[in-house]
Amino acid sequence: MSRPLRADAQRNRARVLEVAAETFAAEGLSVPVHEIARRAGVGTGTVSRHFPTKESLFQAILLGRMEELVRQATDLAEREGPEEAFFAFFAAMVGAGAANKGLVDALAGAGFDFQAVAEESRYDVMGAWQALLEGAQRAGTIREDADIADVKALLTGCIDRERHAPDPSARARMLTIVRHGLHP
Amino acid sequence: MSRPLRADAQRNRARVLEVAAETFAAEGLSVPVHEIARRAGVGTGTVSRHFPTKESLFQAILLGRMEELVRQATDLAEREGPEEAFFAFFAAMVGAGAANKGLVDALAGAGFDFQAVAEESRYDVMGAWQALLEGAQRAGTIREDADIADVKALLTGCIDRERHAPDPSARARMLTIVRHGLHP
DNA sequence: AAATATACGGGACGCCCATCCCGTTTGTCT
DNA sequence: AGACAAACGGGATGGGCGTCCCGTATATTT
Repeated sequence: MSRPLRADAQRNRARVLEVAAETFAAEGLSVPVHEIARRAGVGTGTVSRHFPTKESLFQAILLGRMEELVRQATDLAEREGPEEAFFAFFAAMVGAGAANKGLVDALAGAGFDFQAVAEESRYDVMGAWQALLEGAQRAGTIREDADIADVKALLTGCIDRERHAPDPSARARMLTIVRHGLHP
Repeated sequence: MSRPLRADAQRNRARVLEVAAETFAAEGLSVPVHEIARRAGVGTGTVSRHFPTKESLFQAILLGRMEELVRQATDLAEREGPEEAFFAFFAAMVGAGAANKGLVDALAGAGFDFQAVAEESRYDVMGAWQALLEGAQRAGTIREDADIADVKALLTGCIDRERHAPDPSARARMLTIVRHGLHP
């Protein structure tokens, strides 16, 4: 509606977004906004003008990741069989979670309502999950009564495993356990 | 070493402990200490004299629960077969977690170091877990390569499931999934 | 090059919380 | 009953954080 952002404003916005994504991923959502500003080399006012609240900053970051995730999920659904697609996406989410503390905080509800962001986004992450799950269920590789919340809980567990007790072999083992557990 | 607490001091200490346990269980660790004091009908100074820091208050609460948990675990190990003992204790922990938000906060690392409390306590919760797990593994009902951290991660998942998406049938289903997943 | 809107920086404000302190009250012991 | 120590209450203190504001600087437009 209004005219485009001034060139320096665009640069700063992008830089803040990038630094914030890295920082939240590495250290979680508890990092102060002042610190984000400092690391990005801008004033706190600049951050809060582009993103009025800390939550809006985090939402903007998530939105960028959503597209990628949904694309990955639909790609998998087309290319692989229903079983592999589901578990490949599950594994990808575990990897993303292990590398992204901010995402874990959000999933754990420690601060922000991930669910709400996911729902009001134009990228339907939950829908993509649902499709993968239902595909695998129709193919008979996942028990009929399991639902998305069950899957999310198992995902939370896998990510928790990696965060609290790092162990090179843990991820594969947990994925195996989950796979067996979900089998009909 | 020093003389016993004065009668009113004993009463207040017990009352604070009781109110804090209820409150943390219902609302999590983020409840302010002032609020605990208010609900217990004492001044904030009284709380902080008995428990110099918020963490020490929570530790004192946990210590009371430890004994009960360890007793339950060893009882199960003696009375039931190895398989039932392990999964019964697992189910009991899920129930405890679902009813106790403070415990979940602690497990999630959101605030306090549960691990440290558990270790320096004279009640060896982790040891009890370990014994149940190893018993079930020797009996051939749980895969050999699973370790305590894996179990804790699955537990976290189950508790998360109940907290974020209440559903009467969810607990039994999640327990089934876990049981299948851990089977050799 | 001058004029104007736009954006910047970072300090100020307000809120919340754990912890500490001290004047007052209350239990305990003689 | 009286005196002393022990405990109480709750306000004060200090620190952290998100958000807002405004004087200054800079990009854009004419």
